Amino acid sequence: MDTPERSKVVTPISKFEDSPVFNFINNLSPIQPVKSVNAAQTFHSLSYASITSIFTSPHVNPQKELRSLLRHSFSELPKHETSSDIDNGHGLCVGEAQAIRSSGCTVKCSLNEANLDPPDECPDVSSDLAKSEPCDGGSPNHNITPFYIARSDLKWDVSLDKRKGLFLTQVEHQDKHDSKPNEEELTQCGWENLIGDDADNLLIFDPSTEADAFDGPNENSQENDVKLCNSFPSSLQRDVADDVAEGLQLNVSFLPCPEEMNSVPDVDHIKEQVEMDQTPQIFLENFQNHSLTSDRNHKLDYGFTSGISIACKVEFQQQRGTRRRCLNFEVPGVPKMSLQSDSTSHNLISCPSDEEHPSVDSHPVPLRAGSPCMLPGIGLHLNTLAKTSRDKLLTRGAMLSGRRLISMPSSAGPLSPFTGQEHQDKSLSIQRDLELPGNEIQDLMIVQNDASEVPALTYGEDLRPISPKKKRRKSEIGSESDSCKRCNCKKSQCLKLYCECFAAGVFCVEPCSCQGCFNKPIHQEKVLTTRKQIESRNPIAFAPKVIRASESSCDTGEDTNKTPASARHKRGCNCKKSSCLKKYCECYQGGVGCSVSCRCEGCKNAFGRKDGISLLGDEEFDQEEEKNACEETDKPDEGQQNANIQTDIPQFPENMSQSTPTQDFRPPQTLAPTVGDSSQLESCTTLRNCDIPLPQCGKFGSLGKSILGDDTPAILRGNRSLISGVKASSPNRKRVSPPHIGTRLTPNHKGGRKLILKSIPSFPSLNTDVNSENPMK
DNA sequence: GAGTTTGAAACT
DNA sequence: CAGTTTCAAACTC
Repeated sequence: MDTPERSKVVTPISKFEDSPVFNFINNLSPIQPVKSVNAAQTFHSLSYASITSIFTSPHVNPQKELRSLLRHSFSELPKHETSSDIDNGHGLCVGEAQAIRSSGCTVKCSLNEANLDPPDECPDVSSDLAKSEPCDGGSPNHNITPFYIARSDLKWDVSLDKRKGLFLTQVEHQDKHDSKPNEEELTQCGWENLIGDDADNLLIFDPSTEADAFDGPNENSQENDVKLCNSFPSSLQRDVADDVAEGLQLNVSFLPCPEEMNSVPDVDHIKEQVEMDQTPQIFLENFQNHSLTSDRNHKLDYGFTSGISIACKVEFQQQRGTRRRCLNFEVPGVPKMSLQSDSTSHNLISCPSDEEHPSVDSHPVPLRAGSPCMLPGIGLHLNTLAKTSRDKLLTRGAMLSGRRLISMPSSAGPLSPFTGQEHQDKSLSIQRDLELPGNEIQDLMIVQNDASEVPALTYGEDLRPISPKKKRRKSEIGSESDSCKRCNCKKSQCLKLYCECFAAGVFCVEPCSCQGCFNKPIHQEKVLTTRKQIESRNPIAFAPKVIRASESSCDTGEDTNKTPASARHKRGCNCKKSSCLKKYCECYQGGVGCSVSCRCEGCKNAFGRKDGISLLGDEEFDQEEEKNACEETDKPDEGQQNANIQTDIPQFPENMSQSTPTQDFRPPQTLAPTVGDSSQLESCTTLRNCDIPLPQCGKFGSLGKSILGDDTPAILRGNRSLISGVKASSPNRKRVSPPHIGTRLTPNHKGGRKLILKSIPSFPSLNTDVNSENPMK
């Protein structure tokens, strides 16, 4: 971990030690105050700073990035050092210490060992944790990987537990000072206070995270989304603990539930949790924003509540990454593993006995079609999903699978139990398992952006040395079938828009045959810096190259707005010899027709020519589009294909599910008002259920607004400001801005036609502070 | 697989 | 801002 990050972590601790909260906690038991330990720092750096960076990662897949960071960062931590630090008991709790000591033991192992040998500093936490549901997935191999899983999950547990603990502390504190109010009532109220204020914020982080993470294979993901989205804030203890935690993952058993809440608070445990969890830094940062003035005792409770609330919010942000990471990792190893039938055995960590190297890939989290573990794809390579023909659709489906396939080795990582052919076979098997019918592809597309850029997974991984040519050949071969093509840069260091990966906002990954590549997570800073420079020149440089319009048109319920003509290249092509009939043409490659923005010569673009067709917004164009749309409804097959290909559905969930890194990274304050609206979420998920294109639902007028509103980067809003901004800032003004786009995009126009970028750049906007201190401007 | 073509991106 | 160069993907053989 970088020193800056570590120092960043340490500083708040010292502040925390000076805080009344800390003193209060410290006075509750003789336990040593929170100390920074290498391991603790490291982990916290991972759990906070790294996660933060993960959310700023170009990839929408913070999960795997996080895992990689966890894995590698811990790997970077010398074991002996870790052990000694822990053994010295510098504030690390037993579970953590034992977990580290055991180098990858499962939670059960860790907890049991901790229980057997609890350090003096943490007399209670071990036993307390050991009370948790049995984790019989212990790894006899004590592989390190499970520990990381365990640790990350443990953090989740601990975080919640700590939240509970802090609350209980509050309760006890009140008990001490007040005339012992009804404990149960107080507890309930406390929970309300704890959750209520930030319910929306909590809500924000859950839908795509917890819902996805906990989705069972046979469960309808949308249902889960709705369920969790709507219920989580108000019934965290019930729905999450019961519905979600029920056997899916052991760690969920740590979730606070009313019953537990009503139990006698274990102050030591509370404190231990506070110590154990590195969150106090975060907590304090927020906590310090609350005025803890003279009347400490009085303000303390409030401060606690507020602080906890905010801290929890932050933690949820972290946990979100963690949980989602877990979700993604199931894919490679255990596709469609039946949790229902084997839920009890699915513990926090799965250490299959038949595998020498248990890895996260064997983590038994359910896989479901359309889960965010699917691929990002969108925005990649000229939005190549914008296809119209049936074979294109099939290609798209294959592409999704293919990219998944790409992701698998990556997700497996160096500790993958599968290597070489075995892994490939498994991947292929998984791919086959993931073959989806059309509807599921649609659903899959919805979440693909949420699914994180697969290449992100390659952080720190040793890309197998495959000769560039071989790789390229491989990618060339695969490009037609699964679109797993990657870049082949030689001179650009993959830090220029020449590089498809970089341009697409993803890190280069194994299939790439690039040379001297800097487009890797380990060079993230450089990548972001470069990206920033490029964006400074052209703010939409990383925007999807294909911009499409969405509108509601026919009443058939079919998405009729899938015509290629409804989408346009953001700048237009400049072809001279290819006649826009080859993939040299970005319009053609993007599956969209040429527009007046194009300066092509002899255009014969099969998807539409600029001759007589102006860019979207033009009256005639709209009419023609509607006509085409209606005609398409008469051709169900093609219409459906188009729906699958160019539907707006992916656009909405992409935005709604906060799945883009940018949104992930958005401050909760910003995020809350829009995404936190359960009704919107419900609408979203409902539509996902019914496979009805979002734009056709009237109620999505407002949804669309919200989607394209506060939470949507200006670049995605497709409104006048975007266009004007593009015009003003483009280094190549004559090419960037479609002249008509912004002029007619009124909210009332034909049910809210909107410009929607075909995809969302995977890289976070570089307006976003990499260090997450000022996420969005 | 090597070489060519092409057009976007970058540079001047 | 236009012209030129660089670059890597697409394409051809």
